[in-house]
Amino acid sequence: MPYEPKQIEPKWQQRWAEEKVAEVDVTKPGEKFYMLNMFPYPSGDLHVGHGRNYILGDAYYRYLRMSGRAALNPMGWDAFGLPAENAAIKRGIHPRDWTVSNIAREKKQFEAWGILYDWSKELASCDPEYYRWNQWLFLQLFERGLAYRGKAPVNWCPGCRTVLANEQVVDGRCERCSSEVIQRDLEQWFFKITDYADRLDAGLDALVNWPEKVRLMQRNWIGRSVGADVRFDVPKLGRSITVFTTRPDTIYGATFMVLAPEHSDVPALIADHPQRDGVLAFIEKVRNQSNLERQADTAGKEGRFTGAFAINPFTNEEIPIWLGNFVLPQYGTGAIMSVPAHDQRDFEFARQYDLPIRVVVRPRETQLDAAAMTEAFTDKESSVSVASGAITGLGITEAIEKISDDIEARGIGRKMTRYRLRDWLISRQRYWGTPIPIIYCEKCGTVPVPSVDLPVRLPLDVPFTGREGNPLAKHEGFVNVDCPRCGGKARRETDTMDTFVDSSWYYARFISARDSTQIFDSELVNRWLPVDQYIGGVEHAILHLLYSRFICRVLYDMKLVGFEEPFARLFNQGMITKEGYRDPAENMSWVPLTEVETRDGVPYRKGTEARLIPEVGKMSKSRYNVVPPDELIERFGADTERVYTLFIAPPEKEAAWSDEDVIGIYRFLNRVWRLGEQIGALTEDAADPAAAKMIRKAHQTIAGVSVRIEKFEFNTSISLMMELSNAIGEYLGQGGRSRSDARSAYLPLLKLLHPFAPHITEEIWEQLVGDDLLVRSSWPSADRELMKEDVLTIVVQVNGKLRGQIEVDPAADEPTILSEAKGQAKVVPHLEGKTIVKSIYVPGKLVNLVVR
RNA sequence: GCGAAAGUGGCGGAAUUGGUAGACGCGCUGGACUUAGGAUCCAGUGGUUAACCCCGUGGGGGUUCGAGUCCCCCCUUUCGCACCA
Repeated sequence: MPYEPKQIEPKWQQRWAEEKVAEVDVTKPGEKFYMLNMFPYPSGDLHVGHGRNYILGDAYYRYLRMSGRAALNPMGWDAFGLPAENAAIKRGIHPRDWTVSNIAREKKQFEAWGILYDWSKELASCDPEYYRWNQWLFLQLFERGLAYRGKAPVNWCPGCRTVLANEQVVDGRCERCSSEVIQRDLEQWFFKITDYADRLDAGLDALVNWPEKVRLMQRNWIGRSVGADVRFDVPKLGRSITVFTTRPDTIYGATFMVLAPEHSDVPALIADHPQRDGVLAFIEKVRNQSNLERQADTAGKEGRFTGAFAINPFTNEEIPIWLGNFVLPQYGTGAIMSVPAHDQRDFEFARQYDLPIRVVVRPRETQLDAAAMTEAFTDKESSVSVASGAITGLGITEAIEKISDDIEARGIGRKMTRYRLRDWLISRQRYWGTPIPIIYCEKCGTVPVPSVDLPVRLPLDVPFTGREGNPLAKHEGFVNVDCPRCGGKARRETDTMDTFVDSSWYYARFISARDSTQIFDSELVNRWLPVDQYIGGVEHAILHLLYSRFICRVLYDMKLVGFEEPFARLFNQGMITKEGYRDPAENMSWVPLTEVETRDGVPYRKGTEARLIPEVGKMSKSRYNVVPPDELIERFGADTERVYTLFIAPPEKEAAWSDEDVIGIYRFLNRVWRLGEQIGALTEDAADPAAAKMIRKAHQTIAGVSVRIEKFEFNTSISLMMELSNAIGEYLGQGGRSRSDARSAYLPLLKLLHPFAPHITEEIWEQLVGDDLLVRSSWPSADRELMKEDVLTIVVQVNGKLRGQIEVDPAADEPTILSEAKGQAKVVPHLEGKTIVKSIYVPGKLVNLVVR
């Protein structure tokens, strides 16, 4: 019988679903393993690039199960968001209907891939039973002072009279109507994540099972810097201006001060400036710059002298106060002391406006060198303060310590730690999201919705035009309410929450997804969490993971959970790219191999004259390079897609999809299938010495795959299994007939292969063993004795040149030479243990043996 | 500019602690079986060569009996941050 994936795959998918093999009773005590793929946004069709994430998660899940671990693998839907609303505007479908049908399609796709989830715990963030707890969580943060209202700029389209998300702004214009987008300040809701900046930063140290890259990105995002706030007296104002610096030890070199043009003291400073209008024009220019251009051209530093002076508290000199476009209003105090000798930006600014430069740090050893003077000496080991009063001669670390103490002792400032991280703006002027449970009363002000009134339901009967703001705001029944406190007239908050709020705690909800009495069951959550293995793309390296870590700490402070880190171990899979062809005239998605012709090395689509220009990139409809899984599954089966996806490259790396390479995996699975048929037909049962090599390979493969799968080294695991199938094929091809020997190599292969190709292995297993592989069998273990080589072949090299080979019996305590190399070689064990390296003496000199 | 990762055949990619570089797969070449094959099987496939030798892991130095792997300098690519004081 030929291998026909179309016959066997639905059969097994159905059986797994009927028997609910992935369902886990979380109340059952004992060992646990919680693995989780980041839940998807249901945008519609999934392509093979999306598949990588779920396939590798499923492979790992099946491996865990077979090795006897109680693994929980739930799935849900990050179902609120902008695309649903866009679909409503463009195609007249209600966001809910669009979302629900996408969920159904994607669920079907998961099934077709053979992916096992515990669907009894399925959740969707757009479900009122889910978002009521989202609202409850908001109220908890509000009560704790962690949710507050403040002004923040939004992208405003004057044409559509609505707020735009950043991705809807293209080159400063509205994506839809091309009006120029302006910044407008709105009252919005924030979560005070900055209160947790220090803990979020410190917690990164413990996340040793996260990719180093992600930890670093988070660290940079939080941007912790330790330094000091220092007050500089400004005689003209009759008070002081505070600056933040990480290098208070360089204060003797602070020869001027620079303020952000937005700084609140600026109007007073320039009140009597002779060219006041010019300065105001400059301020206006920088303010407008801050939107787009400030990012585009970081080249030019520009500034204006305010005409005012500050007193350097350590030199007692008057230093000029400038305005500068490079000083950011949001960071620190919006004011800096400039030390041009030791800061690149200050240096450039000083050069441009001819301001004094004074060296106050220099290398301990070197003579003062004019060229080196302008360098920032930051090497804590070798640099020393000079011309700096009491700290002269101290190394940087000691100097910072001493001067900071002096600053505090003199009462002119204090040690300070600041962060780049800003508070989390959670307000969205959008319909398709969790309504913020707040009511504004004319008498009582801002009133939280009592938790008994939750959920605040999102009304479904709203029109979608894409204009005139948030549709929710025009829904009278939603907006007009009675104040829960005084019963008087009030109106509802119409902003909805950022969907990152939904995803910041969903991992805990899975444990008691049907509980309508509480956000989650703390006792069970404390048993199952943190998530033991979290899997998802790097695009969530910062926001989703940082917000989840933040909310987890809030839940910890509320004593709802007993841990501060939600994800113990994190894996980021790489993206799948493919050659695509930019050809807007053609409306094609994936061009199957059979329909492509090559003329002069340029691919053409059959039957057209259009020239197709290859370009490798992310799969997208606009690039016409999307590989839909159904065509692939139709032709080769889901197992082929699964194995290919895992074989293509190390899973953390970006990988280029190749239609041609898929065939190799299909051949491999066909070969495995045929081997099963051949082995099923064998009748001799006696052990066969000729099988030794195959048996050895089998045990080496078991050992190898077991180690690699734990490290997510799926591509090399598959290579090993291919080698084993080749060895079995070789044994049979050379006349091997021992049924028991062949089975003892082949059955472990099926087990090892099951996480990767579950359908075919189940089918063969059923035919050969008459049992269910996933449910009834266990992960194989290797026999060390059977892995040993009979004879080691030793290659003799002298000075890197091949000099011959000898064979050695490794079973002997002292390796015995079985056949001699060229010349008289003598084996001398050189390195102990399992090492394969030995040295030998060739007459006259010591050489090395390399053992294979 | 700063930070991080990576450069290995025609291609995707392998190489415990430094130990025969190129596993495995694609593609390609030759052969077998076939009406035929893009099915299957066998053999080959880094460069050079009839073969041996020799040369080969981005470039240049170094350490070592021995370097893809360790050290120094340079080049390139990708990703992240982008004036964070």
